[in-house]
This record gives sequence, structure tokens and C-alpha cells, in this order.
Amino acid sequence: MTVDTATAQRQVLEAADALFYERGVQAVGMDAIRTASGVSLKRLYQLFSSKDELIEAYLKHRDELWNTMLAEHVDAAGEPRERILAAFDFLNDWFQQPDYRGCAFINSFGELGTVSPRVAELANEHKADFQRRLTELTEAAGAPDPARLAEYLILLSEGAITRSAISRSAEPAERAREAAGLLLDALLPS
Amino acid sequence: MTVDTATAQRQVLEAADALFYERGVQAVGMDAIRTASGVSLKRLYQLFSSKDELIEAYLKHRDELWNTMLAEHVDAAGEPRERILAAFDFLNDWFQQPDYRGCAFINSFGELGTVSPRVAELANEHKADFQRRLTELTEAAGAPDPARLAEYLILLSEGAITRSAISRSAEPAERAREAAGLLLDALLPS
DNA sequence: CAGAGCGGAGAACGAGCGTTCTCCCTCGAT
DNA sequence: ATCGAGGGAGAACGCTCGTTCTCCGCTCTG
Repeated sequence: MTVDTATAQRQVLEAADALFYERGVQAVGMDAIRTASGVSLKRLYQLFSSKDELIEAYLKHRDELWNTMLAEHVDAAGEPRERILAAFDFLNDWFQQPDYRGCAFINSFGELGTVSPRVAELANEHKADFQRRLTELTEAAGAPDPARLAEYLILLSEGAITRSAISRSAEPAERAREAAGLLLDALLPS
Repeated sequence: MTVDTATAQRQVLEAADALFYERGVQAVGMDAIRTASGVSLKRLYQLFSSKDELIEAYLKHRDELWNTMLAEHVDAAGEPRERILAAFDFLNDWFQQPDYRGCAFINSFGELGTVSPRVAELANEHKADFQRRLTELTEAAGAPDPARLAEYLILLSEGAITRSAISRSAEPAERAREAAGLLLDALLPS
């Protein structure tokens, strides 16, 4: 059964995404992706010319998904302060997923950061993007120093992401939300 | 030139520590450790009967070093509040090191967490130990809810650790310290 | 001095990796 | 009906890995 290029590409990417995220990029062979996606090895290499390219596509895919889900949570909230806290509700939802394994970018960076400048760059861009979005929210909430407050909130988020992965509990999201609330109380004009 | 067992063990562990931390545990082969430590492959396998065992020794070694350095910073401070903030000064010092690459436990967990229960366990213990130490400090400072405050501080620490690694900057330590100060202001009795 | 045992250097082994190649079947155009 | 392009299955290639084995020279005891 042959399918068109776009469909095959999506199948491969979805299989790679699940495997890379679960086991780490180095531990997953191209053959495992081939088996999971049901595509022949020849076709796989037509769609993605190397494993490095597939890793890059995987990270870009994660980035898009993450931004979409974050935006959905934020846009569902109304007041500026609630929009900021919605980011932590998003984390809470994310941590609940049974296959939650931390941040794909942090994990990939830990594996390949020294040896793959591209992965290091993508991780850095992903986090910088998050910082930009948070800064927009703190600006909208009238923070006197939006960038600084956003950085505080990022630290809480990143901490919750790794801590939740290692302790296998979604609780850090709630604690991070509480701490964020305290910081907003201290730094937002009442 | 033959050396006694304890010395050889230390040499191997130091070589493994440097290589594992820099490149990740999976990317480093036993042969690279053998070359770096100057020990024969036969002897290496007498000292550590498998790579898994060496990885475990590496993580335990990192844990000891980390606890020692943290304790030194904390003990150099006087007042309870200063002792808490000293943890963030420790992070700042750590991040300055040119070979800083994030937390060995987070990185190893990202690489092997799904496949090696032992690594997952060691990472979890390491973080739980940090939590215990921080809770002692928040108790001594008279926090009404020491465990909760300690959790907030851990989130800031973990966030600073990963953010500093990815952005290649020590600045997150300073921001984390500032945010910690705000939380202490809000939650410690004046 | 003879012989036994230990350690060093590195070859060897079986497995798995990323990537390419071969073979064969299918299918559409002439 | 015939030819040819393209894709599927998977063998093959060259490499690296973790681990074991072989060989050889050294040293310590009688």
C-alpha cells in the first residue's frame, strides 16, 4: 500500500517522535522507526536524508506542538494575571500524561549538546521563544520589569518540568503555580 | 607501572566522571575510559564489573561532590536566611565552571531513565536528598510550612540548573537568588 | 635458576548502529 | 503484451560498542 509523500512523512515523524521521546534519540535506531512507521528503509531515507535531519524535524515538531498547547491554555484565560498562571495549568495537564518524560529539548541537549551544535541551538531557541511569550504576558499584566519577572517564571517552569519527570509526579506544577502567584503578588501593581 | 587497587579505582572513576559528564554516558565507550585512565581493559573490568556499575559509581561520586560543595557554601553563611541563599551562590559558582554541562542526574535520566530503573532511582534519591537539606534550612529559618517553601526553592534551583546549561550563561543563578529572596520575604516571619 | 601466576596490550567476538544496495514485484504507458 | 520506473523487503557494508580471550613478559618463591 503506497501513500503520498506528505502522509508518509507524517507517519515517519509521528513514529520517530514517540520513540525518540520515550527512549532518547541515541537509543532509537532507524530500523525501529522504520518498523513503527511501516515505511520501507529506502523510502525513509528519501523522506529524511539522515538521522540528524529526522532529529531536527522531531524537535521542530515538538516545538510547534508545545507552542500550540501553551497558546490554547493562555488564550482560554481572561485577565492578564490569569493568563500568566494558565501557563502552569498547561504544565499540570502535560505532566498528567502517562508517557510524560520531561522536556524533549532538555533531554536531547543532555544527550547531544556537546556534540551537536544544531541540537544545542534548537534547544536554546525553544527556550528563548518561551521567554518571549512569557515576557509578553508580564508586560500585558503591567509588570514594572517584565523581562525579569518572566525569567523568574521560567525558572519555576523549567524546575517543575525536570522535577516532575524525575519524581514521576504532577505535583510540581501546582507548587510552581503557587510560587508564581506569590511572585506576581510581589511584583505586579495591585 | 602497577598501582594499588584503590588508586586505580580512583583514576578510572575520575576519567569516567569527566567523560560521562562531558559527552553523556551512552556516547562514551569503555575504551575511551581505558585510554583516559591509563589502566588496562582487563584491570578495568576487575575494578568495575560492567559499564552499568561504572555509571552507578559515577553518579554516586557526583552526589558526594555536590553535597560537599553545597555544605561548604551553606556552612560559610551565618544567619538562617543567608544560609538558604547560600545555596544559590553555590549554583552561581558551579555555573561559572567552563565545563559546566547541567546536572549529571538530569542528563543521565534523560538518556537512560526509561531503560535503567537504577539510574532513575539514583536521580530521584539525589533530588530527594537536596529537598531534605533545603527543608532543614527553611525549618531553621522558622518557615511556617518548611516543606512547601523548600519545594519552591528547589523549583528555582532546578530551573536555574537547566536554563544555565542551555543558555550557556551563569545569569540564571542570580535571577534564581533574587526570586528566592522575594519568596523568603513573603513566607518567612519578619 | 625454574616455574607459576599476575598484569599489560590489544586482538577477537557477537551484536547493533546508520546507510546503501540488490532483488523482485507491481503497475501504468505504448 | 512488453517495457521500464518505482517501491517494498531486507541483505550487506563498514563501523563502534561492551565484553572476553590470547599472548607475552615480569616478578616472586623454592
